[in-house]
Amino acid sequence: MTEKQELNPEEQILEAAKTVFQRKGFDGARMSDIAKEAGINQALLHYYYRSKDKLFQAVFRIAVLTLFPKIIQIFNTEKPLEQKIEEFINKYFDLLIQFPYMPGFVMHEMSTHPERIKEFFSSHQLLRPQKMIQQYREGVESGRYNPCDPEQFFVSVIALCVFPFAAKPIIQTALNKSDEEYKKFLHERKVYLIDFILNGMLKK
Amino acid sequence: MTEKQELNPEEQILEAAKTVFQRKGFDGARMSDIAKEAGINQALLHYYYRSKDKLFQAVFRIAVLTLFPKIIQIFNTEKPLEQKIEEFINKYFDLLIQFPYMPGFVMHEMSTHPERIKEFFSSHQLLRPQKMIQQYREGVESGRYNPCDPEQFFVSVIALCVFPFAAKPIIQTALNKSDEEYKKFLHERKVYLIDFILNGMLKK
DNA sequence: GTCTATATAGGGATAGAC
DNA sequence: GTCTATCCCTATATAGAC
Repeated sequence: MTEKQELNPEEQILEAAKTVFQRKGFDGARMSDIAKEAGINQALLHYYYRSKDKLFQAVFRIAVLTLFPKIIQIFNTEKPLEQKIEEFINKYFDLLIQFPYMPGFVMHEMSTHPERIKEFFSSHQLLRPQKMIQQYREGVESGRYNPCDPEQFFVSVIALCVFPFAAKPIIQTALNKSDEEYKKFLHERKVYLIDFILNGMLKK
Repeated sequence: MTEKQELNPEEQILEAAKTVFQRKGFDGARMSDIAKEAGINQALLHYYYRSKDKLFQAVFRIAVLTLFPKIIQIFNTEKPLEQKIEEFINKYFDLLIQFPYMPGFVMHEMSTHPERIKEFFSSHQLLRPQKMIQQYREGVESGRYNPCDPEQFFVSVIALCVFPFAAKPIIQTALNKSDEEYKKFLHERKVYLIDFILNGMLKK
């Protein structure tokens, strides 16, 4: 019931829907939960967004379009790759801390309802880290980086950032950490990752 | 409708339930889907496993208890850590190729229904890679490994293996690969990862 | 044990008053 | 535009015949 009375109902519903969908997934979310979260009644949801599916589309669209361009943007600048990686990890982590449910949410919806979602990714050129892949190739050719498939490297960087958010409950249980300790763990991970990744890519 | 007529109904139901739950998640799964997948009628599901929840518990229990001990087992042997990591990645990847839906499944259920599941992890000592963490510490003290938090390192190793399975649809779309190409990508990742991880941990 | 038929509840969606 | 009341379908679960 995070009521933000400055917002108009349409935005208020969208905010509530974002919260509920991201926590429970499409199948687990109830329209009644969203209405309650928004502090209005269920009929209004349908008044503004005809159906659950349409409402979900709106939420997912905004989530993806605000998140992914920011990610790729960092990778597609002209700076040297080492510097970009450091910058990327710092900024991406800050973004993930703001939207901790996003990774799990996107992964799950993409797996369970690919038909409903695939268009976003294929149409919007959201995940084409071409500049970065080219840069890596140049680094390999000049002998500074370990020779490897740049796509593998790209997947690794994303994996190392995203996984602690998507798998938070498991890791937290496994490592027996409180919420506070886990937060610290995430914060420390920024520095750790920069070191680990650069070590893995630079030639000895 | 993967009918395996050698199995008795109870096992057949469990197999079908495993398939459907892992693909759709608890909330997305329908008891009727499971019945159809098992090639029997819906009433029998309830005859053998009173409720959807109980059936899910049975599936999740088996999935977790067959998977996690195997993982940790590899890490808790007495071999040198470098060798173990190589062995771990090879074996873990083979396991993941067998059960590609497991990572996403476990992550999502853990996030959306923690109360139903948390006990498995806390009670069964499934994820305590203590031997491995201790070994890493020794390597740091002897000056062979880059000094870092072994827990961070552990999370990284799991992340690098698991992520390409959990996020398959996204990565596949992003890198524009066919199923066949993605399979190849995963296969090549084994060799790549061993190199990348050892590079990241060993001192220059 | 296995089936068909059915009870019961829950959730998405609509009607219609205000 | 916002509400209450309600429709209707779907999904879990049970009853009861065989």
